[in-house]
Amino acid sequence: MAPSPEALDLGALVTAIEDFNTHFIRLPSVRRLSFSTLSVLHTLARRGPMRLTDLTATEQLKQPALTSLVAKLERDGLVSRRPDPRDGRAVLLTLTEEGAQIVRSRHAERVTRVARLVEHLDDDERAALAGYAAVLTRLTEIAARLDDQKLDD
Amino acid sequence: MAPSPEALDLGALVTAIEDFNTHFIRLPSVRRLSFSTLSVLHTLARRGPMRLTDLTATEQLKQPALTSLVAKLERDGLVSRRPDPRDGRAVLLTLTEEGAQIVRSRHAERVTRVARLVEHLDDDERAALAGYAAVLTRLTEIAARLDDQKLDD
DNA sequence: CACAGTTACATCGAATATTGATATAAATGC
DNA sequence: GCATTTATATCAATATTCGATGTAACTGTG
Repeated sequence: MAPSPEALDLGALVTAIEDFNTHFIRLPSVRRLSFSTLSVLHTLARRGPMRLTDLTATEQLKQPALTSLVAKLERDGLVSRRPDPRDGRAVLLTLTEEGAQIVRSRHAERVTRVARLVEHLDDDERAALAGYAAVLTRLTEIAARLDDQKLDD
Repeated sequence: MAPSPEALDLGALVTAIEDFNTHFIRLPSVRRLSFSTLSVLHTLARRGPMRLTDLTATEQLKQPALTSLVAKLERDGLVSRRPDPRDGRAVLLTLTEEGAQIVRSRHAERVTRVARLVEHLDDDERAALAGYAAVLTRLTEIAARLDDQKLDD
């Protein structure tokens, strides 16, 4: 059964994203930080202060692994922990300036990389690219909304 | 839609890709396979049979880690090893059908996910997305070309 | 307020992954 | 041939992750 006539080939799109990510993700891992560690820093940078348990939902780690990972991040001065004023059991995790700086520098590194690639595009391709950030952002919003709905089980 | 130079905000684009990937990458890890393991399977699926040393260039693992990872993959029946007929020291790694199946099923899972998101887009947004795959593929080609040039150091 | 149940996080021990240093075996160059 | 380089393997040390379990704080019911 052929899908609708508008030529949106999802298989090709997903393949393109997968292959692009191979080049997009693999930065020279600056400070010997693991993938899990960087993911935690990224999440805290995007969502602001969070509790440990909230992180277990977004990161693919169990709570004991997160406890020790966060302990290490605190020792290294990338994250600070303080008691949640609303709940004596909980801990609020916040990026330190140094932790935020790592996330920013990785972002900057990616911008530099992508800039080097975009130089080689022609004007049409570059113009096309200009519109995609908005659509991707929309997709991310939709994904977040669907994820939230799932939590209501 | 005037093609002005300011139209392409790389910072916003990179942020959008970073955030989208948060939802795109994190699949329910099917078979208790690590990120490194999945990356090796993906690389072998894309590039065909490779030597261990060639993999150390694309994966972010040292050679001893790859040796043991590949040994495990062979035990699990996802990769087969045979001597390189052109070089008695080397080993050629090939995906087995079962290994290829894992890569395909993860791809299919992503397609399903993205399809659920795309349902919520309007026609304009969907049309914009349709061109995205081609430009991303171009960027990936350019990145691969630049990487190859760097190897000539 | 007492108390049972739940939630948030910490701790411990076992299993697994990763790394650096180094060994072995095959290929290459002179 | 012999020295050098290359491809992979092995080993010991460290790091990561998990399951099980402990402790303290919160919640709801009566």
